[in-house]
Amino acid sequence: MFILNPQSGTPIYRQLAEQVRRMVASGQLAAGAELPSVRELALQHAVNPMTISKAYSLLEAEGVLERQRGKPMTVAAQTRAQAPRTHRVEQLDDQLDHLVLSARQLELSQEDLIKALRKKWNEK
Amino acid sequence: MFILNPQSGTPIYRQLAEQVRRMVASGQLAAGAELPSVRELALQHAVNPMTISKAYSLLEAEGVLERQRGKPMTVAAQTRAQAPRTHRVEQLDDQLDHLVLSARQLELSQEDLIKALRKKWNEK
DNA sequence: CCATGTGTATTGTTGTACTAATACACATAG
DNA sequence: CTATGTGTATTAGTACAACAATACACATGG
Repeated sequence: MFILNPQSGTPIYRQLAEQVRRMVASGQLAAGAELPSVRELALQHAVNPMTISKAYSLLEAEGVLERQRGKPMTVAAQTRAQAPRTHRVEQLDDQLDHLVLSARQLELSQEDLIKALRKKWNEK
Repeated sequence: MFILNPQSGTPIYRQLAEQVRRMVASGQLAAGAELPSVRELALQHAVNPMTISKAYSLLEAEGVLERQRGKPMTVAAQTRAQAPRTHRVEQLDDQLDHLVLSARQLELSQEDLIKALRKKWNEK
């Protein structure tokens, strides 16, 4: 359900939080939906349960998830079915900033970059 | 000369190494060119000198830079003027992977993504 | 020679990410 | 009630990133 890479340098709990945030914004996780249990995810990804819990706590503080003692975490009730395109695109802002800076430092043209992006998109 | 962001989550020494690597690949730093001194960069970016030194050591291990005791670090002698486009594009591979995954999880179309990228490119 | 400029090694401290093992509070199906 | 399922708190330990302060080895211009 999620893709976690311990080697990527970015903390696991933040990778998970990011992905949940996006799936909620896209409506793939609708209001009231239950998330996989801490222990289940921890097993699947060979990770410590507390690491998953940390991600959930972060999202609860952000208002994305809701917690009820003894029950699974759920997507917050007042969540829209799907956030508007502009709001979703905003979540890519940092990545796009970094990508454009990198491409410029490599002296690639806008079209070089877009061509590479199209290729990557169609690969999978 | 370089852009370092201590808040970004990625280690400072790796941010610096990344950027030097790119500027060498693009030819902005040619073979034999001298890099700013450890202490100078450390002052400019309010960072510990050893953090800069760590980045330089990493690049020396990769063969990008050469070290001579008592003299500034220099770009390795056998460096091409500018690496071929394909080689430069490869350095964006991880970023593109992550970006495509993110956009998909947000249920954005390829064209939504490219439009956002074009906009970001032209902003600066 | 010496002052000043390189990069580097060393030791110690702080903060964060992650693991490990355990125990707790609560919900729910049997 | 009990077993099993939630998420969570606690304590301890490891690893890494970064800082701070100091000292060293070498190059070079005066």
